Amino acid sequence: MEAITIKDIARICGVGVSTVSRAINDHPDINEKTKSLIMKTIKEYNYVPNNSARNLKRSESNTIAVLIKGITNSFFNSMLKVFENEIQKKKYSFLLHRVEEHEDELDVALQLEKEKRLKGIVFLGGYFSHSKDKLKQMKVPFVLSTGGISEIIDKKSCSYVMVDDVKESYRMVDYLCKLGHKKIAIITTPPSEESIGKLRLEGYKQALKTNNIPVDENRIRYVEDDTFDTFSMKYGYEVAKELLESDTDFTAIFAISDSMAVGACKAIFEKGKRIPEDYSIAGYDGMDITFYYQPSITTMRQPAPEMAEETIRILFELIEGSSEREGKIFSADLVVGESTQAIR
Amino acid sequence: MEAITIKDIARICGVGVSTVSRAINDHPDINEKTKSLIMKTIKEYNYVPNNSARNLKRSESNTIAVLIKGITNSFFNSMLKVFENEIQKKKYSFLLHRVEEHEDELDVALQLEKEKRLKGIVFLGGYFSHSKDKLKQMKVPFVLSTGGISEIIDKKSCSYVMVDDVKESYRMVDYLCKLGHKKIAIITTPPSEESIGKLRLEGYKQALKTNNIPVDENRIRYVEDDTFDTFSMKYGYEVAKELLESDTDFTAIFAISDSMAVGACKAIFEKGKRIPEDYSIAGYDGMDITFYYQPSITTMRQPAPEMAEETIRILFELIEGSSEREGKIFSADLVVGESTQAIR
DNA sequence: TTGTACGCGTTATCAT
DNA sequence: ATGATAACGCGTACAA
Repeated sequence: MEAITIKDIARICGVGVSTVSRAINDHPDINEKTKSLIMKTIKEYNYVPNNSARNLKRSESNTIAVLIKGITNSFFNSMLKVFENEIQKKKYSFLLHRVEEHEDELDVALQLEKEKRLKGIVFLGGYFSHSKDKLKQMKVPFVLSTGGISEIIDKKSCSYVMVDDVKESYRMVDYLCKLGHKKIAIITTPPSEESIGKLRLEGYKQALKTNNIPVDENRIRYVEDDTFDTFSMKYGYEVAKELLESDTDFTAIFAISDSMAVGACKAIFEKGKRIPEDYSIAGYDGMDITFYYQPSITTMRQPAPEMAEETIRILFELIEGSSEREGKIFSADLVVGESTQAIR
Repeated sequence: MEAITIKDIARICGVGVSTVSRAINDHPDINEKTKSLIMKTIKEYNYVPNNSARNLKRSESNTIAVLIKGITNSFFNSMLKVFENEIQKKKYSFLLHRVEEHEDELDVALQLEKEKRLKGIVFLGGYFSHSKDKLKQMKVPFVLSTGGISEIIDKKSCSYVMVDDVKESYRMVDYLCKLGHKKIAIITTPPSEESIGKLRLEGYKQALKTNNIPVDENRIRYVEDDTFDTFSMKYGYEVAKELLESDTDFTAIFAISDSMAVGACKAIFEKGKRIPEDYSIAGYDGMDITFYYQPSITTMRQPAPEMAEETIRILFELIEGSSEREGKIFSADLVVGESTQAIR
């Protein structure tokens, strides 16, 4: 039982292939009667056009792809929803493509561009560091959204929407300092990992410096290397536990992601300590859980929906011919929850 | 600047296209020297083969697709990780495809099957209810994984891995009853929605019946219709709030998802009530947050990794020629947390 | 070991 | 309004 093709349909209906093609693609130049006959046989025989052939022949599509690196988290989910809506609104179709951890997102993009004749690409998350040379190969407009851009890359070479991780991280730690905390621990991703963890750690260090607090390496705690989902609750929990069992003294923890913060909270509760009376906890990202956790967790809320909208706006500007590269840096909101309080 | 093709590479290298093709696809019959020359030029000119053309020409690939309906949640994420590993282990490649809420997953599968010459498909989640007729069109092996199968579908017509939502939901509610709870509220998805919410509600009703507790419609609370992510914390929170503000009496809440349970907890805390002293809360799914929440939440843990492994095992059995349809129903674990206690 | 030529399923151009 | 036919970029049987 071979797969049925456009030719079969044409033969069955006693028409030419081009007529069938016209029927499928809603071309104007076709008799209503023949069209409905064709559509009927298509249904009857369960004919499904082969997309590969279509893409091969078509010179362009109206597809926007969103490439997302690694595991989708709830933060990305809220952006995806916006992408989907906005793209649909513009009568484009939306293709979500996940790129595996070990793959090169740019290679994937290049391939997808050819395969699907994309109109535009959004790179969501990931720590985007690629050579300018390779970046030049990208012929379709693209926007980097969320997630730090490596300093290796000249920001001038592409469009982006992001928050300044160093600055916002600084703000959070500075806030903790202003509450009187002097012994602030940080839970972050492994130093080996090229990720926003680095940037957020940098902000932490700068904030301590501004507040004349020496950096104590013992208070910088890294998630173990080579683990899977370094931003997860699990590792926040484990690292915080270690921290509590060590003889390192601290009054506050800044976890570089909300998930880690949740894990840290649990570790503290298990020790019979209270939040924020015994320890203040701060997270980062602005995920829903910070509101629903008990106590609610102080966090830096990244304005995900606004960033997503801006991403699409810029992308379409690019698509519609603007040659202007455009970058926008959003500010995060410091959302004060019940998990932090002034010292004493 | 036109896209570069295999012909260009052939011309540049002064060889035939087939030689280039052989180089790309690691064919044995090729001189090492010509091969390395070709690979060098490919790099140099940044040639990227067009996948559409390849798929069109190829009669088969070694790709397994995982179709996931709607938004990825952390429950699916843990399964995806397993899928990815197992599929890689078998030297197949892994394609994750998200199908939009409004799309028909089967249509998408049919299309993808043709486009990518798939070897197998996993349908992850979603409430799978399709006519047998349509199911017959699927020529590649497929397995339904997680998520209830509609009773409309004869379970005999396809392979699946799932938990018995009615039964497990029953167990949870029965557990609450045995703790002495007689006024148990449930938070579930809208009745209009074809989802596992229905099955879990059914289990709830059966458990009450067994325990000689009449069903009080006031204690059945539905998430508002036409909302986006009905399983989310947000709606658990809102519905629980409504419930608390109504004059409906209850001592326990069974939320049909852990996320909803978390939201419900927050609503209770905001009213100044305690968990489990004032209200017992139970969730369903076994998501990480139930462990990290304070208090930890009683839940029915679905054995995600094991289910994922079994899914792949069955799929490959099918691929390797077994014509035996195979279904496996996993039992969930009742994980007792701090959020439930005996009445009085 | 290498090159030529055909066909995969579709759309677009050009006749009719 | 409709049909024949030439591409699209690639893999491969076959010939060399």
